[in-house]
Amino acid sequence: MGRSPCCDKAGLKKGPWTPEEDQKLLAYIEEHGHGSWRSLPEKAGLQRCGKSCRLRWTNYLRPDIKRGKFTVQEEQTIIQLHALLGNRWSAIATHLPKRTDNEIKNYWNTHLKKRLLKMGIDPVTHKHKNETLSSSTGQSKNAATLSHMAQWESARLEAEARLARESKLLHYQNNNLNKSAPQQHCFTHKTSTIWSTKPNEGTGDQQLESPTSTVTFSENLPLMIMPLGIPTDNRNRNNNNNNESSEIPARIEFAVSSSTSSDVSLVVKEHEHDWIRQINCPCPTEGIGEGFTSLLLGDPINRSLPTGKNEAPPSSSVAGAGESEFNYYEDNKNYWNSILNLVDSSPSDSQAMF
DNA sequence: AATAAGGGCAACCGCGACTGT
DNA sequence: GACAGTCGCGGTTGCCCTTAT
Repeated sequence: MGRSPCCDKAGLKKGPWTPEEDQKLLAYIEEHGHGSWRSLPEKAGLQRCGKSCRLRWTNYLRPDIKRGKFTVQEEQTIIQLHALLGNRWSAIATHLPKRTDNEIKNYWNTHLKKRLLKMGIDPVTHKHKNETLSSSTGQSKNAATLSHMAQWESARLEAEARLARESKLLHYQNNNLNKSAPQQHCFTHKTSTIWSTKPNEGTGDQQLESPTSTVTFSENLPLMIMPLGIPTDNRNRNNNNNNESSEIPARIEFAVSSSTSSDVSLVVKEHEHDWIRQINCPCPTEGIGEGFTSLLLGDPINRSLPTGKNEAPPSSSVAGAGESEFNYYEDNKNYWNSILNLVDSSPSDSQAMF
């Protein structure tokens, strides 16, 4: 498609931003919101392209950015999410509050990737080099399941990220439009993924049911929420005159409607409005016995989960499952534990590494 | 002290996705 | 359905600073 490059206009400045330019951009966005990035530079009196302005804002000037050293927890989260999602930095960034995708990407490339390589772990597959060579059926099955899990989680993260972005943006703009009102920045974002089991009719075996993923945005502050059916672009374009928006408490839910053995529909629903959005995605329907998100986010409980078959099953969610299912579940868990353990116990000891 | 090499990070570039006409 | 406009993402580049020689 004939898309003209946005930065090829003569006279537009490139390269590092000066404090004066930062000030102009900051002042303009605080006053008006960013609106259309394309037209922002002209309105703000900047000799930059819109893209450059957007980048500067999202990666540097935004008020909710945390700078400085990454914590051990953040590093572990990045490693685990990268193992799941690959180089999907924006998705990873949604789980690291106040960190930008660019910052995470840079940190990965300059620190974490090298660290994993030093430890003999392939930063792409997150497997020990020895392990990569072996290809037992169990492992390939494991990999296939993880791939499905990743796909599903990936779709969920995307939807989640979108909601978070939209709500944050609206919240920010709302605050700017209501400067006299008390500034509130408490944005609670609760998410969970539940993989439940149900008895299999006839056999009495436990069968894993499609998961339910719930995202709840509950805020006590007045927040403008528009139906997701309205395109993002329009909301951005019209964000300067959204006076008509009513103030409603936001409650957004994801639910997963089940489905066939291989697909689920991720349904995004908001009760106060008459809209619905559905995402179809492949879903693992077997072999997962616990909250996936909490697993990958390094919940301390998971860090101490038993790692051998001889130990008691940790969760009631797998109680009653056949041994193969249990082993399978354990395999998945062990995979993540092994990542954590490898990171935690590097040859020269983790203290030096982290 | 001078300089080369390496590391870290901000910014740029190109592409795909999404939406409106 | 084709096209155009815009945005966001991921890969890459290039500059600046630090470290090693």
